[in-house]
Amino acid sequence: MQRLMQVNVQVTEPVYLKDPLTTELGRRIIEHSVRMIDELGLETFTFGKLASSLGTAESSIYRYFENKHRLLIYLVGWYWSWREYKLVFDTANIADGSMRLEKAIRSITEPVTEKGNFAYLDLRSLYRIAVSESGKAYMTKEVDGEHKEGCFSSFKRLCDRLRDAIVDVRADHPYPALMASNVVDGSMVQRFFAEHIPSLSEKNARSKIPELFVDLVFASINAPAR
Amino acid sequence: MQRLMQVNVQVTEPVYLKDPLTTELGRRIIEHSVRMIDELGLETFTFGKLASSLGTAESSIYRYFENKHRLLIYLVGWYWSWREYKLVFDTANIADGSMRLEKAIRSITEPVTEKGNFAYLDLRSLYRIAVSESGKAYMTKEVDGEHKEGCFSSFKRLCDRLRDAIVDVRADHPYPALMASNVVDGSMVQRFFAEHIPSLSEKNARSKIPELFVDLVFASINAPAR
DNA sequence: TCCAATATGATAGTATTACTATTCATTCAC
DNA sequence: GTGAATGAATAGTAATACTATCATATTGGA
Repeated sequence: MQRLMQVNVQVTEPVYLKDPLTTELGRRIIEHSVRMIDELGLETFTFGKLASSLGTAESSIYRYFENKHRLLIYLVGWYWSWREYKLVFDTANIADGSMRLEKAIRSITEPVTEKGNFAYLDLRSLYRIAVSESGKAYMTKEVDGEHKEGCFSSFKRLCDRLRDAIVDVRADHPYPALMASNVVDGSMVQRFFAEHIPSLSEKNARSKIPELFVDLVFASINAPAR
Repeated sequence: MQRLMQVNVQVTEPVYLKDPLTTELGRRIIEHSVRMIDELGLETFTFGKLASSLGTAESSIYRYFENKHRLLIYLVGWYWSWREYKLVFDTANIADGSMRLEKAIRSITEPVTEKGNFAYLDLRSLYRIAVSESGKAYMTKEVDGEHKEGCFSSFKRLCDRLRDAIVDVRADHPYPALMASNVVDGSMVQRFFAEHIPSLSEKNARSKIPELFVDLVFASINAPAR
């Protein structure tokens, strides 16, 4: 599995200056930055603190990533790629479209509870970063240029797969793409709300999020034309 | 209307150090910061640039707002308060629950096209800020403390009103609060996607967003228990 | 084995940002 | 007219986000 992940989970776009997975320092940058962003939050995290935690110089880090924002894009891209990998894995060999769709929604909206078997990255930390910080990867003035560069392609691939699974169940669904991106993004937002502003969702929403999104998607599929 | 707005749209929580609406400079801070954040994006916008645009000193601005983040919370709070005001206005005197709910969803998810009649604030700029930057108001490590302070109360009030409108139509809806916050937040995210990463939603999604969210909510209302 | 990349470390330096503090002039309410 | 509040101007600090340079260690290939 470790090997398979390395192939699948790689961020293909050149969001980095030098591929961090090819060197020891690079991998340590990933490992430490994930832990530190999770602990400090993106705003408080700086390359200076990262360098000091690594026992190296700031300039060494700038050899790998142009800036903090690019590093965030890289990490978030990694996360979505991992989700996509997991989705493919979870839905393989399910012939029935409805069952496959339900499994897909659950796969995407489930919280991450396993540490994962990446040597240099704790998947649970990466998940928490994705919940709290992933929106900041694209909610900027540079979004159009970065989109053209392909910085968000792993997010898009995941949404596309879910959209296709919806269309497989109901070919004339009136808004499958919106539905898909709403499930992918909305499930993260709802996780955040459930954790920090719980009155915005149901009691015990944390454990019910996959269930509720499954219901929502199937409601939209089964709805008669208005 | 202007008077009514001033009463309704006020941010009641003390997110400011000194109420900017009480002085000329304060109002100019609001006016210029809205225009500048819209143009520059939150990251590039600084109190230094704002001061220079106002022809005043940075220190004067710090008398009103502790920092940029507090100013953002204030502006976003203003936006949601305005949406709430508009919602109440739009849905007044609609007796039928379903009609009221449909109108509520349309009111909340409609884009803002009018300049508004605030003397010192362009509503369309504020809307664009809300679409692109509102998530950053709460997606921070300080969210729990700020939530306790009441910084997000206007957002919550709006969600609560929509949730109540849903419950009015179907008292045993299984997840009205999640549905409501998903419509309020999701409609903004989908606006952003439609504008910047259009392949994530339908073609021409921009004009159809209210329609699609109406469909989605009513689908969830009419769905049989699973 | 030795040459040539490649990788890192160390140091230094710049521009900008996010604040804080202090002083002084103005104005406005009582 | 006096005192409190308001704002302008200036100065300064600490941190951040970079960029540049040079020395050195490692390594992989001819």
